[in-house]
Amino acid sequence: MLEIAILGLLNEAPMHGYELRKRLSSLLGAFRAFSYGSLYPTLRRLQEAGWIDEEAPLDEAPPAAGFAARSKRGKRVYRLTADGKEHFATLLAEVGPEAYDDEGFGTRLAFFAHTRSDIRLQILEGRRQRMTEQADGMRTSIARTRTRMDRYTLQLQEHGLESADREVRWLTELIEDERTTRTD
Amino acid sequence: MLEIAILGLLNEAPMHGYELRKRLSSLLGAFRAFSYGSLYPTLRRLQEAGWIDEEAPLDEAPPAAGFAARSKRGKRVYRLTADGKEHFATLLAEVGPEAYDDEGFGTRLAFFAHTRSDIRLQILEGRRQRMTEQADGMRTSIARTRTRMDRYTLQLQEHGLESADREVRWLTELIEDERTTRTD
DNA sequence: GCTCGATGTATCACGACGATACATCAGGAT
DNA sequence: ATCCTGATGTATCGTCGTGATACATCGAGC
Repeated sequence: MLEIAILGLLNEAPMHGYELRKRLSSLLGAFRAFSYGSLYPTLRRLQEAGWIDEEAPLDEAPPAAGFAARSKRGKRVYRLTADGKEHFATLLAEVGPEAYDDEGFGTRLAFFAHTRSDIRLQILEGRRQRMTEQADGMRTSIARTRTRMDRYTLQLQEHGLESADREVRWLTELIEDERTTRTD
Repeated sequence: MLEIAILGLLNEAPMHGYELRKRLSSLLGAFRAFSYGSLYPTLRRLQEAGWIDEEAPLDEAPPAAGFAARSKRGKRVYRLTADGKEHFATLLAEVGPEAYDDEGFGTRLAFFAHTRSDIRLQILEGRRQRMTEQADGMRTSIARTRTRMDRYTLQLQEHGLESADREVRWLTELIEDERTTRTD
């Protein structure tokens, strides 16, 4: 969900679309990309919902009479409203499937520093549970159809399985870290 | 692309939507899911394009007078047309970015058994190239912003990087196998 | 002075998703 | 016998994200 990513970035500093896009790419890595085609419509949506608003760019080139409140280059700087901050906190506090499913987990994790430790733990455990089930499903599926598959299909599925297993191991480490540092 | 996946499955045997969906899930594993929301519209589209057509289910329960050519349960069995076979072959022969980008690579690989060896090699190398670039990009990005990141963001990015590196290694193995068995 | 690449906003057609609705059928439980 | 559940089966809807594309300005180097 782009929504949470945008709110999270604006939570740290006001920003305009282009900047958001760049930050997004580097923050989520190749994990998730997000193009302008979804960014601008989403900004519009968030603005209408009242989570963000447009900052009048008084700092550079005070607008001549008759001009809209934009900076020289038509740059539109957005910032989080009070409602937006609250909404962001609500989103980060969710622990259901929406927080550990593929779409939501990455962005949640990217803003874990703003999430409560017990919530973090629940999300990590939820995801590990999900990935474990997925891996087991793939394992039995492979075992069941192994002989009927050509070597490429098999390779594809085994690579998928190993990726899932790797993620489970990774999550386990994160969970252990979370548990041991929780007493700080 | 669902298109290539459907054509590939129908290339092996005529099938109806529900069956396609199941095969798809097990074939692509968690790599790619595909829901009914895209499956049925795509079947419609492929039928209109002439790549597939509907098989009259004469085998079970001969339709009473006045009934449409469907089996008892309204089951619609699709099969590949001659045009469809040709189109499928064309798709499998593609070696550009559409064949090794995230969306296309998985389905291409799933039907590699029907693809020519030299094409396979080009696709695998294209993907390795792509993944190598992506991994390098992430590596420099991490190195550049390492100090500014909190530990969760760092974990997320390093996990992404390791996944990319793992895929590169996997692809390298596949490529070597392809090269050594090519002389068969 | 010119061109080129980065910055910046924006829209469009398209593909896919998740939820949902509806119907039939086989099986076991009561 | 009947009920209920879960698998089979087709289908649509609103929502979201993508990739391509258009357009405009800015700064730096030639």
